[in-house]
Amino acid sequence: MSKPGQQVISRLRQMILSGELESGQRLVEIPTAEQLNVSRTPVRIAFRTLEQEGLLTKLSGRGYIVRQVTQAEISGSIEVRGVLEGLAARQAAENKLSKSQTNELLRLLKQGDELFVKGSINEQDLAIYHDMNQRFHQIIIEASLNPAISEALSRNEHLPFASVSALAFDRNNLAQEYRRFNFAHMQHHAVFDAITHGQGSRAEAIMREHANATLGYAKIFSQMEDNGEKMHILKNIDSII
Amino acid sequence: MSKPGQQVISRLRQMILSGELESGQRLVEIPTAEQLNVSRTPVRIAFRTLEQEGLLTKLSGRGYIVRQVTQAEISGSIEVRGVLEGLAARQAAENKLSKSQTNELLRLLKQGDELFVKGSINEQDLAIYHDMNQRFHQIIIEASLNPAISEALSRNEHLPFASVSALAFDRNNLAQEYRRFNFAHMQHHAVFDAITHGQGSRAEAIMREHANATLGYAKIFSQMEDNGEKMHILKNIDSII
DNA sequence: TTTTTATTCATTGGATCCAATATAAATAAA
DNA sequence: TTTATTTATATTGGATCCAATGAATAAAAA
Repeated sequence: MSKPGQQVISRLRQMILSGELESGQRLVEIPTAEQLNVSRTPVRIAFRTLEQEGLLTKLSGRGYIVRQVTQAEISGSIEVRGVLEGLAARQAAENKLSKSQTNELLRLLKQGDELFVKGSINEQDLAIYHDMNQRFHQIIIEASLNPAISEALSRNEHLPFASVSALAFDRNNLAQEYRRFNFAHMQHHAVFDAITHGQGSRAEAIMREHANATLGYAKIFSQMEDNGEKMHILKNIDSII
Repeated sequence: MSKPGQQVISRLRQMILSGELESGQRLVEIPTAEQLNVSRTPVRIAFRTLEQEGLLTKLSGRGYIVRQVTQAEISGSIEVRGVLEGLAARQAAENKLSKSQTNELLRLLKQGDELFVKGSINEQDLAIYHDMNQRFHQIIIEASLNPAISEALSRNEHLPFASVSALAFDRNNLAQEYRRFNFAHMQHHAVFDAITHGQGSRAEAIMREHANATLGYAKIFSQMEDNGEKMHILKNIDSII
């Protein structure tokens, strides 16, 4: 069993990421502690940790609120992810992949092929592809052998993925979603090809392009961008890309 | 007066960055609290904060140690900084600089010109240039209007700068140091030029090149690279670039 | 009515005690 | 002698009390 202190942190984190706690909702130590049946101490530490992770915002003297982000912040965060994952792809190409990394990436690509070969996509496929996508990116970051990349990403690890998903995934237009995600999958193929051929610059360019493709989706709800409305960090983490 | 809790954090941070605490030195809550004349509570919070900043490493059950980094980690960190500052330069060019930002950058460049016009450099000049350099980069990051960049950098903000300095600055070869820093200054001019002409890609490329120039310096002490010796995060923050 | 100044109240920050845990040491068994 | 097991010790984690702070409110002055 893991430590209770860590449990408070991950429990609160999950409550934020799942949308159980609304964006902008106020969090105060004592009520939160009572709700979680712990004392203030672990809650205090959790609040500070989550603030550093960028999930909470401190209101001096009046507790914390679940972080609100603007459309501009989401876009900025996506661009940051783009350059960092681009660097990861470059360095993965320079280092060469390990045997097991190559095999797992090949397996993921093949799985994706099978998913897209039918010419349509449903929500269940999407859930599967979501996990595969996460793993694909994770392997490349690991293959960079550069821990500073994941350290830099850790600050707003969830932000780009999830918020985009909440914005961009249109359950009423699965045909269009199919084309989007199929294209993303083709980019995965291209990234893998570049990496295995040791083409660092090409791998970087494709990966960056791939990440930035999300930018367009993030701007779909243009009224949000126009009026600067703030929104939840990331409900419904079912994003792709 | 700022809060005492923050004081403990910044005091410890400064002790680490200044080298007062050796790399690998063990830190335990109670002795540290006694030394700083506070209770364990603020020290506990400070340790966790500094761990997340990447300055301390946790030894489960036996306190913390001042983080040790390898040559490879420093190089990786420099590359991360490179892509992030490159992105900042690109976005600064796309957004255009504010009047005051333009003026301050121009002033910094002119100051630098005066420093380098004499054809030689001493340690005092270097201290001055260090501050100017920090400010130059800071303005460009601000001008990107992308808070995710500084968030991503915050994790290992100090790492590349300082560790490079400890490695690379050769007080016995000031002529060579002059050429290096003069070249870096010329790159500042080029970055500024690209930004003010709205040339985002060019600004990004130069900035990345500029940051990566540090890589070579970081490898000067090649024996460290060979045997993977671990070293202090960053004594003597007097780095340039 | 507006502005300033007290006052109250909500909330966090610090200190200290006790409990839980993990490492190190010592002992016993193989 | 080596390995396993127990014991002791060092160290962190959690709970709770009290102090300090800052925001909201009420009162007083302009």
